[in-house]
Amino acid sequence: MVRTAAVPDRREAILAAALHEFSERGFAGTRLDDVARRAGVAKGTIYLYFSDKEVLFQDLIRSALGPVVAMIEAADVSHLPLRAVMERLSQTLVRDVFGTSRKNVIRLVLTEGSRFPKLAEFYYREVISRIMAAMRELLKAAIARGEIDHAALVEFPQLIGAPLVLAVMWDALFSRWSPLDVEKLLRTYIDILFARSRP
Amino acid sequence: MVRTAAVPDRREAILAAALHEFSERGFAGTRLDDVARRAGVAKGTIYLYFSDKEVLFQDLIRSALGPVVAMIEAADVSHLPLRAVMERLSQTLVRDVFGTSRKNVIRLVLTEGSRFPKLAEFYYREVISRIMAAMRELLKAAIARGEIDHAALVEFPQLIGAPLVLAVMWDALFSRWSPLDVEKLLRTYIDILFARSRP
Amino acid sequence: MVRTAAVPDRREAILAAALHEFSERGFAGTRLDDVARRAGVAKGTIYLYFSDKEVLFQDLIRSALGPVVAMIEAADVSHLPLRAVMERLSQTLVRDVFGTSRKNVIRLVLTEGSRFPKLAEFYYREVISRIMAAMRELLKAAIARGEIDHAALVEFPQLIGAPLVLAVMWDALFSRWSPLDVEKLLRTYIDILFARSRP
Amino acid sequence: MVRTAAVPDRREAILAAALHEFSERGFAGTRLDDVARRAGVAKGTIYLYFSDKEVLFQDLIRSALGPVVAMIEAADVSHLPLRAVMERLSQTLVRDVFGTSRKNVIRLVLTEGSRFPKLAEFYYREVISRIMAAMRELLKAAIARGEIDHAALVEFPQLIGAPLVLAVMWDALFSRWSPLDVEKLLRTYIDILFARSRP
DNA sequence: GATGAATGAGACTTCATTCAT
DNA sequence: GATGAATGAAGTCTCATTCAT
Repeated sequence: MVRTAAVPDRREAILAAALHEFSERGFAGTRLDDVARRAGVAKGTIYLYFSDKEVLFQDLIRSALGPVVAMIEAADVSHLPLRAVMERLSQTLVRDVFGTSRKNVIRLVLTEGSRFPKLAEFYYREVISRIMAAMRELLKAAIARGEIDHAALVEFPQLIGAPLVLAVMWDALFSRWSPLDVEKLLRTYIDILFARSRP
Repeated sequence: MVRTAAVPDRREAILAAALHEFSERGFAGTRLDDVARRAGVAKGTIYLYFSDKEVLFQDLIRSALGPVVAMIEAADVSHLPLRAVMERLSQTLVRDVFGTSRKNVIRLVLTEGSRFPKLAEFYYREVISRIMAAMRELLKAAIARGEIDHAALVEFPQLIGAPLVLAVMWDALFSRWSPLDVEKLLRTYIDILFARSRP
Repeated sequence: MVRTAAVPDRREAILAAALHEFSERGFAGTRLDDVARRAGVAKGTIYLYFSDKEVLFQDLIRSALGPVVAMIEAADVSHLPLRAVMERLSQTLVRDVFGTSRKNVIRLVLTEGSRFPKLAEFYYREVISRIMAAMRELLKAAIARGEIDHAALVEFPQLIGAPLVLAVMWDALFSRWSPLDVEKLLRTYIDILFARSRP
Repeated sequence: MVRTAAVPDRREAILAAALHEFSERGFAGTRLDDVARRAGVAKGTIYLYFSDKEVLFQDLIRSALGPVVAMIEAADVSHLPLRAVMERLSQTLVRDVFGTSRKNVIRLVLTEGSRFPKLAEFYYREVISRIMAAMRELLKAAIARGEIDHAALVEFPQLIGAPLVLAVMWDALFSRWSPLDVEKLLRTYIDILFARSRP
């Protein structure tokens, strides 16, 4: 009795089209007309699913980030060595973020976030601060175990994510002239972090 | 030789106002009305100095980045140890970029660059690719001298700039909830890069 | 002979809902969506009974005014003293018009009539002109009988209805700050009309 | 040095055009496009003078009613016989209201007032309640002087205005089929009110 | 040069109407 | 008959750009 497959999911189509357009032109630069055309629906149809342009934008971000948040909540990595955690995370990012349009969602948060304080706050509270806290604990444990040397990282867990931000922005801006092998970049970074200092 | 000092420099005032507004609202979200008001000139006056909104935006970026490019061209750092170069660069960035509104110019390049291919190309050609090339040479020399261990960095000189990108974006998005000590962040990063591995 | 009692009368429900919404927001300001919701039917259902919004509006007015027209046609008041006629009419108005939502129908005719020439014409032809003509005859007879003094009223039978129009508009506009006792108002007016002048 | 005559007064032109359109189609039914065309300005120009459609509407009413309010404030009629006051008022109404487009402003207040509670309140507070209070005093004095008989009018000073409301609405709705001699109507009404009863 | 009132293309949004289910 | 998702014309409002002063 599968039947809903016949009904094209308008909401998903609109979200996909919106991601495309917002990624290409930013929030203010995107015309809902174009979103509608790309989604194959009429302009008015968008308003059946999203009360206005801003809600469309924010719902888009949230629906794309939801799984990420859930994944983070679910993952219990406290028993793993930090390097294993980072390698696993790195693989996930490369496969499930950089290999997909989710990359653009992250970029939208970076490029538009400051114009949507609510969104930035949500993102900070639900994603960033949790990851930072978890990372801090992992770093402390790894340092205690002698797995990694740089004690100061505990103060700047953001540094762990720096190459990811770099990669997202580079990809959008300069990959045309100088493509980036993100996987290798991340591997290189991990190697640097885990180099063992001389006593 | 007193000449234009009496006439306040309209062009500069407009550029400063434009930087403020573009930083706060992005390119598409900025109203020239607001730029004019902030600059203390009439709306039409903007068009005496810039042929349209896009030219204003691009001129703004170029005029703010010009000195940086010049500085890069002028600096002969090939004889210095890499660590000294990076510490000096780090200081400059903290003082002359993060301490000033130039920070916002960099952020604008990051957030709006992909909507202005011409600008991105200019920026890549004039700034990024040069810095990357210079950095590559510095890295090679430093590795040859045994100053630094991570040979793979030669392939990813971008990694040197990763914390800067992180800092610029973090500052705009999350500093409200979690301010960032950029100077210390960069120092920590340099320490990590220059840790000497065990043989 | 139970038949349609089980099926709630959609048409009536829609008309009732339409009266409510049109009264509150006027013709142009009313959304058929709201009419449908209030009537407890789907939006499309309205179109099964009324070919478009304008027809709905006009049918509403006609169906509410029909009984009034019929009542007027039926009433044979030619043998009654004018004062009795007016007192009876006054009672009817207070009870069957001001006490009910029919009051709003009259108001709609007054407020929207000029935008619907067809409606205004119908209303003038079927209701107003007949009442005016009948009233003229009653006035003539009353004057001939010495029941009332003001011969000039024959030329302006509209004046008889003036307090009604006043009351309908006042009720809608100002009753919040200053409610109107319509029954007493009409009684007062009748007293004024029937005061007997000194010879 | 008269010079401003050369500058066409846009604001006035827009108000005049707005009055025309609002009178013909009501608030919701009026298109600002049509107002602009009739005023001979571009659509955007309206927004230089009025922040939105509603403000345009309310400013229109207020600017047209302002003189009326001022006139009411200025008039000292307490020493005059009521009949003289009413005759004078009647003349003013016929000449300055019915003979002009101000008639339409009054009609707009009557037909749209209930959709603009703020406007209705303003109108009630500034115009209606003052006239009612003044009229009440005049009636009391006239009754005390034996100038008029109907003591109950003190309770319903609105009745004095009833023929005016009637005339405004009749004019808009039925004058095409049955024009109304407003001056004579008002004179007739005054005659009725001032008929002296038998003791 | 400088102004800012005016313009009008174009964006967002609403809602009467249709039609496949 | 009944539904309500979908449509798209049309309306309000914004803002980059122009130009007479």
